[in-house]
Amino acid sequence: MKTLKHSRQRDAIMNCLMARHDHPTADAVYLSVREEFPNVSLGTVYRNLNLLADLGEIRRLNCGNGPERFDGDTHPHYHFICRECGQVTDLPMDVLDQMNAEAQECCGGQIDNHITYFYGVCRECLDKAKE
Amino acid sequence: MKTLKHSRQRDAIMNCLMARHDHPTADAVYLSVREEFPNVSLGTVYRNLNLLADLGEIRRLNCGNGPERFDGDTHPHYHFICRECGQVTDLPMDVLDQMNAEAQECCGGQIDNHITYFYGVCRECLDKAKE
DNA sequence: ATTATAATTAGTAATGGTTATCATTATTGA
DNA sequence: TCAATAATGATAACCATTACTAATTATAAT
Repeated sequence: MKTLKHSRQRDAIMNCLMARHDHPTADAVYLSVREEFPNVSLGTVYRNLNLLADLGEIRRLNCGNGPERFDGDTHPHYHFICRECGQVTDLPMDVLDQMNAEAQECCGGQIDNHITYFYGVCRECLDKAKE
Repeated sequence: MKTLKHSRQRDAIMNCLMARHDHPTADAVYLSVREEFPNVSLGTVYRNLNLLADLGEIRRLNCGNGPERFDGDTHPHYHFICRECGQVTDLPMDVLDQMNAEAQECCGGQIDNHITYFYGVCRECLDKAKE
């Protein structure tokens, strides 16, 4: 079996995700980490993002369009995507766990969790449209 | 402006999606349509799937992993994805529209809809695991 | 029916995000 | 300090999707 070894690059990637709350793409993380490690490679970023996600230390987001995003906050929560500017924000509302039971009633299988994305137009884009 | 012209290939693609309920990928649609049009090209399938989705006649699904899937049923409904076999099935439960209002309360913007995917293990895979 | 037009197609090349490969470097435990 | 091996940087490969183009097809006007 494979033992995990410490890596400064992985730390930097993790730190980046803990510090940012804009749910960056792999490429955005790459640009961030490059400020500290100018020679870091995109492959290293992808490899570690996948590793961390598989370990459950970060979360993958598939918001619909565009590349995969990552979230350093593993606490279950919902997201809102603005269809104008594309920004992804956290929604400070409770996750409706009872939906899993309800869904399980009608599917026959076993349901463990659900992912919900809300779509619309964010405050800033609404204001911009008014002008 | 561009007027839509009739196309037999597009009809076949639409018919394929109305007939199947397994939420096929573009490639799966391509294989289906090729039985009637052996020379149809994958590009044609993609082009028409996107056109139909933009017109609102079909729906795109991004279930998390793997390529995009398509759904001929545009009526709002939830989906269940089995993490073992990957199959995507419809859930015959009501869509909780009130969640949009609730989410809107805490985000400041305007929320029009939400997409929810349920994850777990389907009946068949549960039974298979017992053996 | 013939023709002009513009949309659609098949075939293929290109793109973009992601993963795999591999020689070299860094970490860790003895 | 040294051996074992995980991780890296650089690069090539991969795969889903999109773009391009000459040829074809559908439509509307003649």
